[in-house]
Amino acid sequence: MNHAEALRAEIARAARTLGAPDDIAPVIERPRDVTHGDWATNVAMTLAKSLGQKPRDLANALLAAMQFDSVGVASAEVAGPGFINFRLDPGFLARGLLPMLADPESWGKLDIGHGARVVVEFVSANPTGPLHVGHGRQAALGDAISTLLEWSGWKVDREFYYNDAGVQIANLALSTQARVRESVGDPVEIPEGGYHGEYIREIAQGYIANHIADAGGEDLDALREFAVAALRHEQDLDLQAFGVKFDTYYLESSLYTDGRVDKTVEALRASGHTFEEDGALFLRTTTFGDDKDRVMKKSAAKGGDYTYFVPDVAYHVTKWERGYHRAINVQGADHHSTITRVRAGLRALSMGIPEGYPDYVLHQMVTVMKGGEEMKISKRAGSYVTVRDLIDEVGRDAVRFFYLMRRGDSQLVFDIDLARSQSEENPVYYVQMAHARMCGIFRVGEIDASTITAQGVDLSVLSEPAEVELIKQLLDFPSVVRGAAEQLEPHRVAAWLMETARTAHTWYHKHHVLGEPEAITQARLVLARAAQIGLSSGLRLLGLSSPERM
RNA sequence: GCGCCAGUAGCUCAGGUGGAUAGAGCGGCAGCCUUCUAAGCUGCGGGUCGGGGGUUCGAGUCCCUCCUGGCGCGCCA
Repeated sequence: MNHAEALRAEIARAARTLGAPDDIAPVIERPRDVTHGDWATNVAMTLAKSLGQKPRDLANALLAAMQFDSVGVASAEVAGPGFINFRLDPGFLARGLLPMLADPESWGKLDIGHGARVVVEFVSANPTGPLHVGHGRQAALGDAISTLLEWSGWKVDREFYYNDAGVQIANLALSTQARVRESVGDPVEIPEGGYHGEYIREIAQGYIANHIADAGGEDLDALREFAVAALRHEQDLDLQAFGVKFDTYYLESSLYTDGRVDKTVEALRASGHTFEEDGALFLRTTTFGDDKDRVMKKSAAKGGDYTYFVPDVAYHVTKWERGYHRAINVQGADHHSTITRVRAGLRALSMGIPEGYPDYVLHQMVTVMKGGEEMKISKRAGSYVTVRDLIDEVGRDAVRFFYLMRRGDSQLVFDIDLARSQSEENPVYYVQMAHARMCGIFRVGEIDASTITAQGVDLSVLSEPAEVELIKQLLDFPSVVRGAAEQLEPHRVAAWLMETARTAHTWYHKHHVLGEPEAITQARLVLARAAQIGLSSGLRLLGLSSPERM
């Protein structure tokens, strides 16, 4: 139990002696204004009505009923309409740092998942082109969400779903074929809905070099296979450059070859939730909250194919059957209409899959500005900025941080020129610099930071305001991780990092560690070590490096 | 027309699941390197939290409504 939980428990105990219900869960929070103390509670105001007392009177009674010593409270007072402000003993507060020094690796980790399995699906780009900046946002977001879940006790698998079947792949093969033929002098005929990017030309060259017998590009199967393999390889390189690793790759095509799509359609038919109209097969998704029923299988006149959401349903059945009773999909907001459809399909199957399965984390669109103009992202037209372009421009850490420092549901404008010109002013350097400075203390002092313990050190000398602020900030980390994991919002960790870096820089500037009286130096080395651990923990959680010098 | 997401300082955005006088970065201005990294620190200026109602001790946060922007609403994926 940390000091905040201990304080909350003591407030609850005192409140019960005054007649509060047994299940009372007092809220404590860090006041914005430091003159309001280290912690504040509004419990007297929330209880006032039910106990029939004035908030301030109740607050005073609570104070009288509380035992301060056991929870490290040095002083407390009633303020405003009925807040109770608590001031903690500095030494007591600082001792909260002990666990992180004893075990830096596990600091900030919790067990709310109890080892249950969860699959996080993200990126899932069609193998029809390199990864663009929108995929980059997903890669950063999905990877960070996965790590957050790991830190909070879940057994996480990162999964990439390859849409390697269907119309777009056929167009890819035809586009490649056109470029192959172009190279032997035939006129170029990029098909309707085909891909015009320069990379198709490169793939065509590769195909020609590897398929001497098919110089005319007649073998469409071979073309498709070659192009998909080449683009998957490209995407792998992009992800590698970004430092994202997947545990599983699931191929849409396998859903067809192993009969799962047909099986799913049969099951849906048997469920009674389908009907035929105009020669097409429909799923009655309106039964499950959709605003219109959706076609599952096109009419013969339109080709008789399944629409995209049928394999999607089959795919999510495999997630459930593979033992993932929690699934999270990270997708662009332009896919939000699929949510209702996929969930409707899963519920129509009556397999016991719950209503909210799978979870979706939608992120808003990324727009790219270059030279003051918006660049339209279009794989088909071949104009876009790739993830690798960004990494080459500003570096992996900066790109990741840039993606993660804002909430997923705000639109992101990626200004290429700005990212380049600000590469030295990017907030990520600010955070990493704070870490490097802590490392610098140990380097100059010729001290192995990992040997620092609080054994025999009087931490009560860490009483300067800048020190108390830094300690409190560091102690916040576990609850930030918890909130970020529960809400699937990695940007909270980024915000915590920037705030922690700020307090660390201020402390570093105001107070010297080395060369002070022995007792001061010893205590401050403990704090420097704690800040080093804290910053590198947050950076690690977001997939960023923690340089020891810059 | 319907659904989802947004609208907070000049710009880009934070504001745990209602709390006290709404914050940061960038940009602007003025200072700080003989001591652990100046990729830093300190100070100043900057606000109708899109508009209007409501809920309550208290609203940037919750409810209603309107305005603006983005994304969806295919027998496309």
